[in-house]
Amino acid sequence: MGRRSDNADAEARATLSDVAARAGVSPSTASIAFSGQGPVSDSTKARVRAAAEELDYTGPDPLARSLRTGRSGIVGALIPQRIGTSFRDPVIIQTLDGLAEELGQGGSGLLLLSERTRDTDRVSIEAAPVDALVLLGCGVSSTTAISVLRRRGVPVITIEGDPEAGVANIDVDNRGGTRLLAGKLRDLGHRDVALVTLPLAIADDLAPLTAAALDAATVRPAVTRTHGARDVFPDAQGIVASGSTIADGRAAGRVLLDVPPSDRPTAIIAQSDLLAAGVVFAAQDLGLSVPRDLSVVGFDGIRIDELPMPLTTVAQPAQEKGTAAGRAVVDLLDGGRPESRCFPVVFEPGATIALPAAR
Amino acid sequence: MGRRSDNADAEARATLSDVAARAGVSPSTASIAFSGQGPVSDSTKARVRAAAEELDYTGPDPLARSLRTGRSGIVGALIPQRIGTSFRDPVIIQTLDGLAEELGQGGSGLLLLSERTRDTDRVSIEAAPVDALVLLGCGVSSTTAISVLRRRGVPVITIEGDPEAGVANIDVDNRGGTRLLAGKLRDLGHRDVALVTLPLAIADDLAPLTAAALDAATVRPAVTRTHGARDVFPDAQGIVASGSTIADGRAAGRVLLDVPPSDRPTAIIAQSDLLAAGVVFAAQDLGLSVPRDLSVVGFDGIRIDELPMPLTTVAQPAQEKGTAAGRAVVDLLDGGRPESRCFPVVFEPGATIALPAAR
DNA sequence: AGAGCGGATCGAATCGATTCGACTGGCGAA
DNA sequence: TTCGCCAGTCGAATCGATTCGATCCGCTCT
Repeated sequence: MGRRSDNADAEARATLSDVAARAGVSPSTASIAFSGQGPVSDSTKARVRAAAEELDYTGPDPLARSLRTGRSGIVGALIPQRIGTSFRDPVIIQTLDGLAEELGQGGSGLLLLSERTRDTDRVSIEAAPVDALVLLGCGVSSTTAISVLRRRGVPVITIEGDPEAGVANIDVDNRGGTRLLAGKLRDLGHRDVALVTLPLAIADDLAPLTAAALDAATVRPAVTRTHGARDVFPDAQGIVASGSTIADGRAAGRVLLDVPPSDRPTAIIAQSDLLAAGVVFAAQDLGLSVPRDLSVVGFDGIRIDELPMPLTTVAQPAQEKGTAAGRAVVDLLDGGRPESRCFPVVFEPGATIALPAAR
Repeated sequence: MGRRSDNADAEARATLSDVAARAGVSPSTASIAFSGQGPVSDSTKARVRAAAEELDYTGPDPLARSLRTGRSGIVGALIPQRIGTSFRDPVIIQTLDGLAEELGQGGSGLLLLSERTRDTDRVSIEAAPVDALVLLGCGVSSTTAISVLRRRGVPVITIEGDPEAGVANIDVDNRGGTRLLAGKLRDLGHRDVALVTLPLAIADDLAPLTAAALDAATVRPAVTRTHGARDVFPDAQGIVASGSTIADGRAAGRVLLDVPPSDRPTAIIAQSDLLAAGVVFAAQDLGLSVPRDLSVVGFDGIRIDELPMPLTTVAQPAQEKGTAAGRAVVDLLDGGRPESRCFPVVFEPGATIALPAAR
């Protein structure tokens, strides 16, 4: 109330009933004329359209329609960190791109939800009128807000989440991919291999990789990729990066490399290409040549233009993950029971690995 | 219909009325007990809560609430390109970050809308239950979908959009900033200056900068920054980049620099830091040293780690732009009339400009 | 003691559409 | 000729809350 007197631009917005009255038909007929969900004669349709035109009626109110149909046409995407942080990761972006594209085809929009706004977060997540929820890299149990939505019957899909009964999960072969890369290093003769892992929890600091931290980890891919590396190098130690950016990798790389040469690993397995690029820069900072003095592998398969040589890595189909998640959502909303999927990764030879330098 | 029989997990979701009945109060009282919008005795509140607990009622249905209150708690953000493309630009990301953060404070979520999905786009934009719309770098008149929303009374805010009556615009001093940088170059003695501009239209190709293209431009900042440069170098020619990435800048830089030395500009004004970084790389590719052989300036003030030296540029408060837009939206929804704002830019000396090399 | 006030509660209208079942003609098949 | 069917239309119920005005009751103030 009161808003109406504020601006005199429109007495009151016309409703479908108004249009129907003006066209001399019942609201039900007018509705059908607009939506096409039923038979209407051409003449009636024309009259309704004309009436709508005259009353400046711009189509059914999305809110009212949603209430009746029980669908809002909105899918929530829950990202683990603040937008500014999460969006620095090309993999997340590509995934979201694929997701949005696929949902757009199905007529749904993407509502961005972040676990970490300041504190009002859960209010908005719970109150969000979403038809479904896609979790990017967060476990289903992350937040109470998620359980509220689930109890309310909102279907949930996870991308690289914890496998959980009744929740379809879109995954990539994190373990196998890392194992493959580690195998290449072993085959070349590397024995002294260190890891630079993704953050293990939402807000992690640069720290040594400990068993305790690994146990307490909530970020799935970080754990699985570590397992993959240890399938080949069971004793590999490492550093947990504070994020997945080049700068984070550079910092972690410096910690691993700025040591007496005898303590220095001959190869580093970084859990993302950005981290790997950072490690390469860190090596350069210390006067080391890659791959002569240090082999480096990454994960993801994003192109990093500013690197002097292509990275040895495995490529994951990030956008396809999003597309698959989108299809799963659409399927779910159609009453289907989409299945979990695991995408394979593809080895990219690059030029950042070589025989270990003779000691 | 039919969905109910599909899965037997819940007979039918409990409604507020069910809860009220169980608690022995009227629905109106139960509503107040949940929302706090009115006086309720503590004992009643407790009974309602208990009843809700027993019935596994998870709070009022967002859709129904929205219909009644006329607010969905969702703000749409229209980005000019596909997510994957737009999100490669750190400025857009930071802006969205600020926007989302600010809206989150006000309890609203951010619905991502892209002008360029394949073709179903306008359907979803028009049918989106948004309380307001924020246009990032698109003019108000871009799409008919926008006009539909406006006629429906959805308030609109633009960020670096075309100034238009009744639409608050959040802008930065694109012209002044570029003029300032151009002035520095002139003061150093540069006379032979070329431009690398942002794309002038949604999907632009690498091309020479012509007057015709400039007239037909739809992307505001590209035009204004060009004007700023020409305030100082009226005859400056240039290249229109095909995007705002390092790779785009590199390609444009190569075109400008891979010419006989006498034709080569002594300085390049790039319209974004990413483009500028690309130009620096292009110079390196050609064996030119920056800033000895070529001065380069950018725009934006994002940090580019992989560059060997800091960029001479002007910093714009990208996140603050988003915050300001968010506040404007909140203000608008509160019945206010937010005003347009123009943020100043801050000169960052960097190390990519120097005296022109003697010829 | 009566008037007045304010806290607590309730009933009913409302938000703006969709949809189901019922009704009406007109037309083809038996 | 009669029955059945279908296209076209309408009325009324419904989605699930919020909110306004009215009612009731127990206080305080004079």
